Amino acid sequence: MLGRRMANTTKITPEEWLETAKQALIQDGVAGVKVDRLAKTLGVTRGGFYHHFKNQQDIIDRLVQHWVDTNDMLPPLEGVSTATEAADKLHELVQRVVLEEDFSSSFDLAIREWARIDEQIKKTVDRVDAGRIRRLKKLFLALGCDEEEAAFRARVFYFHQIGYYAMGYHTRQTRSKRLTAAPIYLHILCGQRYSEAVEKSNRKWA
Amino acid sequence: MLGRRMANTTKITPEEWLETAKQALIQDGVAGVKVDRLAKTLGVTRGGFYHHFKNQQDIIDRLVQHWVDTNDMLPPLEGVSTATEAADKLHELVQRVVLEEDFSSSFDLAIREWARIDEQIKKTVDRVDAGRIRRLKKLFLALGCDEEEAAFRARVFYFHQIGYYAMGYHTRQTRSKRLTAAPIYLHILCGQRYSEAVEKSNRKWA
DNA sequence: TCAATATAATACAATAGTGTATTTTTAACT
DNA sequence: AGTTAAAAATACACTATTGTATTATATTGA
Repeated sequence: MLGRRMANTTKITPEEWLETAKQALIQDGVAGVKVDRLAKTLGVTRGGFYHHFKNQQDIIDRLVQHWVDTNDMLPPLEGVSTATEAADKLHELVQRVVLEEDFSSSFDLAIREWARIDEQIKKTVDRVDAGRIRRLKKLFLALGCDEEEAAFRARVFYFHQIGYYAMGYHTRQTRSKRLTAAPIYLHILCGQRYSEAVEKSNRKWA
Repeated sequence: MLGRRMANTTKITPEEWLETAKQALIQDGVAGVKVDRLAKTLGVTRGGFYHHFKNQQDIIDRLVQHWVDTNDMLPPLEGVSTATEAADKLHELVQRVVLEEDFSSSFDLAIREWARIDEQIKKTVDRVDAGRIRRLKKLFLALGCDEEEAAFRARVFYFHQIGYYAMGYHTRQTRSKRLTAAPIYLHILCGQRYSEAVEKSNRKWA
């Protein structure tokens, strides 16, 4: 019984295999997602793996799908029409990306790296990115930007967030520091319309 | 003689090994930098490799150093003091990052991925990033920003550029399209001070 | 309790990759 | 041309990893 995994179940579910693969991907990159290493991590031999997954590619495919299904960087942005609502949504968004609730930037990053060398994964990531940028654009339209400005600001905002995570900057600062800095980033990235909406909102409550 | 590499020299220099490793890293990621694969690419056996490099780690270390020495994203930014000079430098910078002269974003990206899982490489990349951001900050100071704004804008500018490359956006658009879009990105990212400096500069020439 | 089923362990054959030691070839220099 | 030194080829022993097939062991449920 020595050297066995913590879990109380003696049989390993597909979800456990998948979660282990996810952690391996995050910690060791693509090279870490090896069937025998996952088994070692789980404290079993590879025997059971092939009951749940056809082969290595199978768990990889499911891991990418898992990312699509569970790791949305943005909160729901639907039903935003006024500039004030848009500004509020932006605050909510910043809360999410800073606190990383229901979202793992390291998972996002790891998948993104994989996408760079795997054409299939790249297509999936591109689709997800396009969707996120589309949703952000709507936010900037609600803020009062014209089509072109909204399109550009959505991209700049998103690229910046991706770069921020890619640099691992968020791991070097405390949450409170990041939350303090967030409004400054917002003013830089979201422009005049945003600053006006915030000021208006502040006057209302003052 | 069939199936041999193009090069006219029959012996392979350390530089050729290094260049092959670089291309392998860019195309296949970390997993591509394997001694036997490099040899296969060069059309030789691994025999000669160990004359030039102590082992696999050795070529990896030199590859990272090669990145530090040759792949600076930013042009020289020294000696900028006025807002107009700063604005000009920003244009030069954008030319460089868009046209990718003397700089390979895919190399940068590949090294950055490696840094995420290798603590040693991460330290090097962090040092380089800090230097680049410091130089950008000086540019924003010259533009007339105060300390805090300059620091934030430098980071936003840099994060955005990293994210832009990470998304592979530049591979989907023509150079001329990117050059047309560049001023818009600049106005968003560099703020009021930049727009003023550009306007002033335009009036001077009009 | 016993049978059925799911999962785990074990054993096997194969590939890819590492590093070292030895021999052969090639280029360069007198 | 003959010597020397560098690089390439070859051979070896070793580790990591994959996938399949077979056997063993738990869990579940009649």
